[in-house]
Amino acid sequence: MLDHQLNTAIDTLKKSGVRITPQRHAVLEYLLTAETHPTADDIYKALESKFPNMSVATVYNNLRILRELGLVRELTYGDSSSRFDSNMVDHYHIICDECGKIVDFHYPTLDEIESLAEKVSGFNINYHRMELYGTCEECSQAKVQ
Amino acid sequence: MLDHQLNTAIDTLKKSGVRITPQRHAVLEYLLTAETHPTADDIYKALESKFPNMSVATVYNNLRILRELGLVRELTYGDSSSRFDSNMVDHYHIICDECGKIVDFHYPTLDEIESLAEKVSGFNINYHRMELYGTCEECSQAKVQ
DNA sequence: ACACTATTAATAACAATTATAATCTAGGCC
DNA sequence: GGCCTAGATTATAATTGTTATTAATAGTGT
Repeated sequence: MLDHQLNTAIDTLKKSGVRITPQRHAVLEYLLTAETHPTADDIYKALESKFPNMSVATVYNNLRILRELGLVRELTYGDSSSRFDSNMVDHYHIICDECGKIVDFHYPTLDEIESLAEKVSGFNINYHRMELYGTCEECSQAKVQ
Repeated sequence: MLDHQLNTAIDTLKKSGVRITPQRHAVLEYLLTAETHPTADDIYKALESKFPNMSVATVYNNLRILRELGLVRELTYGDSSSRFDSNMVDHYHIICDECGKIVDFHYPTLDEIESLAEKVSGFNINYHRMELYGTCEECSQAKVQ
């Protein structure tokens, strides 16, 4: 499953004439394997041991390229730094206000809201995003103590 | 209407033991009057003529205090800088990808999504936000030319 | 092997925001 | 009304996430 995703992604890169460098491969693989939604710095730190000389700019460059090819999604929330998500199926996010954890939330896409918004605003709506905020189980338990 | 909002807000400040300084008053008034959703820098620039010596830190401090007291809302999107919204009634936002304009979008709150999210995630959901992205009428027309 | 181009690493630049420290002032109290 | 003090402001430095620059490096096609 992961191998399949990785191979598909690599095919996309090849077709676009983007070279598969070791660093790029590692960033891509890390994102596909990650259960979490890492920041650029998370990725940088995680690959540090494998690529001691890698620059943080390389991580950003590769994330930008992967984003431009539609292989990853950039999530921009309040907490300063962007997070990256290799799950390209439409879904929403649930975010813990305490620890910052982000969990995917699959729910039928709210297309009717988009059409209503078009009517009332005159905009041409392309997409929407939604985040639900609260406290995760772990943090709720920690607070009780 | 605006006066009423302003007075209510000032009461809240007084009750919380927060001093009503001229700068703070001006920031608050600007936000309540604003049709737009200004950034900290917008506010800073707008009040520059009235308070030539005002520091940008003052704007940030006051925005933080107003936010902590629940008088304004901070909107954090991808585009680097936060925007501030004095409309505290629940509503969503429609954002133009071309020019960055933000328009309020009133729609019945999606409470059922919150309860579903609680069930599937185990989170305790407090609130949610949604933004719809697209192209506004002005920018659509500009593109045709 | 050669030339060409993409990529990298290192570093500097940048912009938004926050921290620090010295000075000032709003608002309660006499 | 004038004094006092905690809170506010100013100016500046520091921090953080990200992007730009540039020279060195490494694939790719011929």
